[in-house]
Amino acid sequence: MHDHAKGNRKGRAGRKANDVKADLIAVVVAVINRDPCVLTIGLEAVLPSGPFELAHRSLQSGVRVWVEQRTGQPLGYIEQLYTFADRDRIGADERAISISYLALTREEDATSSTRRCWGTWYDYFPWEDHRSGTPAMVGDVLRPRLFDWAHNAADSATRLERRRRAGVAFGFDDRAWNEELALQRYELLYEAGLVEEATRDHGSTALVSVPGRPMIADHRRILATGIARLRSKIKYRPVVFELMPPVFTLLQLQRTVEALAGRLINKPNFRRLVEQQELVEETGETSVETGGRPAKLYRFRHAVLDESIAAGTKLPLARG
Amino acid sequence: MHDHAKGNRKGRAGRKANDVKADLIAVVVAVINRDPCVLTIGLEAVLPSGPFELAHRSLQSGVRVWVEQRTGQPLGYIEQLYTFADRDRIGADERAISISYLALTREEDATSSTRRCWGTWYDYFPWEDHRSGTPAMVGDVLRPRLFDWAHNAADSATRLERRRRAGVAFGFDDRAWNEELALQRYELLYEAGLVEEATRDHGSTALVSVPGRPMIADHRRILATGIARLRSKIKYRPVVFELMPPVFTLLQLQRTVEALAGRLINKPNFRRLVEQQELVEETGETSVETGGRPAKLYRFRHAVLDESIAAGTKLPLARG
DNA sequence: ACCCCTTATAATCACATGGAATATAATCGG
DNA sequence: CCGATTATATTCCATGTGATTATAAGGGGT
Repeated sequence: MHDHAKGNRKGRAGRKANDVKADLIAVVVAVINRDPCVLTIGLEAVLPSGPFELAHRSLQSGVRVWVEQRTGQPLGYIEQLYTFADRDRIGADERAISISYLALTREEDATSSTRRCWGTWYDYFPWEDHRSGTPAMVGDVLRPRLFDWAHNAADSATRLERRRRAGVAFGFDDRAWNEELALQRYELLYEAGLVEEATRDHGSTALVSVPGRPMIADHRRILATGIARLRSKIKYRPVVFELMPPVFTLLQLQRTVEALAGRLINKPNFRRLVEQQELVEETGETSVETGGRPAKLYRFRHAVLDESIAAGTKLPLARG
Repeated sequence: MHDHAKGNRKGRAGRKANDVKADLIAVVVAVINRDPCVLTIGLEAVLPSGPFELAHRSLQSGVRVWVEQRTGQPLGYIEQLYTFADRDRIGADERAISISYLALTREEDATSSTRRCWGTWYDYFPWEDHRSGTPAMVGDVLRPRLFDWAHNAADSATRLERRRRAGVAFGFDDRAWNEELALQRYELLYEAGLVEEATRDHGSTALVSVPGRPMIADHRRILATGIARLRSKIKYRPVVFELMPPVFTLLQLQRTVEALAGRLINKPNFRRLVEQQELVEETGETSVETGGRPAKLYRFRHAVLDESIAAGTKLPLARG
């Protein structure tokens, strides 16, 4: 019965011509000192990755193996991001597929390791951090460069469309900033030739790139995919707690969410939402390390993992 | 520079041992006569699929090629669902990866074809259609069978947990029905050994299966993934219009959404939401084929595809 | 001891959202 | 001309959520 399943109808036995190499690649996230950090290896900006092998029980376990082996970082929560055929190898006789994953951990969980390197993801995407208001570079650099790009379009139709896309993505023209559009923003900058990867891939238009550290190959795009997914997911699933220590104050929890979202949250509303959803329970202890009045310590109610599959764990992200 | 990218460190050149076969598999959806239908080939319940080949420009174009070649159905909207390593081939020296896609079309777009076969997806998931109230089988069959399964757990902890998971997924114990949990429901039934695929895969517990047509291999699980994704997506992206004819009445639009969601929507609220989001515009014409007062005809405002990336196109799904 | 600064916790207001019910309009068939 | 049927418009009300203000509890300096 299984023999028909997904079989290649024209001669499947022994046919290897179309077989591909499958790479696993991970966006490993932790929040360190109020900064959202991503795990890279070596000195260059390289995400941990490795080939999917026969020995791996599953794709997920393959990701765990590679990341732990190369960085000493054990992974907790893992979720698949996206699968794509590598652009830069198209045309060759060998073909590769990359299967990307998002992983959430805490820095302290790591064993001693050599090549591990945590860096805030706002080094790669400086325009994404709006916790202290809209970064100056958005108005000073991105806006004029993107409007130039729109203006230089061939016909007026694409001029208008580029202008609108830029406005939606970056909140120009009195539009609201939407933190979930991290991927669209990066892809727009790539399309406009304003990031190093674009000029590197095509070689053609050698414009001066916009601020923001590039990564190897298409890793920055994969990272943007992970950021966008995480920013979307924290609004309806209690995944933040994967990034928290076992015990924490509500403000620490809020700062973590703010680090990921890149924007500030209204404090009373945040508390109300967390409490009324019964996401946490008091430990009974308090923490004096906060500076002012001692803060109650909380722990995550793991029971909600069963319940909230249905519920929808929303988080109130401020508008202005 | 590209040479380092995602390279297998231990000898990548010419190493083919870990190469895999990559299959593309599609969940092609259309709504026909108020029924949500999925495209299958042949007489058996088989989703269209084919191997990813060197000739394909991208994964997406590979999906288009295979579906069109095997069913004559041109695809409009396409979106990646999930990638997984086939369970049933693990252990063999050959390994396969399946990359699944969700596609939305209209039946009329098809050219004449032989093996094409549209069937309502509620044939495969009869417990998912709540448009005429909760199906009798949920209370009469699923509930007792699932509670039996929970009761037969080894320890009391898993007994409780199984019971709660069943309650959340199917809305037992005064919980609300959540149409988006289609995948969880199928996986729960699989785990409980209540669908044919479970007994087929393991051979062990030969329980009498629950109503609902099985599919080949894990195709029913892929279909459930597609249904869940679509039911979730129609709430915040205007993808319904991919399934509509160029011109339609608001009630036709509502019936389409209801078919997908498997539940009824409050009519005035639906109209209000669609109109205030400016998703559609009047054509000026009316349709008399509706029986009563002539209905205004509308067409989709394609401009919102640029705008609503940010907006969030919600749809009001009734609670009771 | 007192004041002030800081942070935590609580209570309240105002508005938008969205579910539900009701009222009115237009066509068809007897 | 009447009633059945469907479309369209209006209103009501509970809830959710953003925002503001008030109160509590600690530390540190004078």
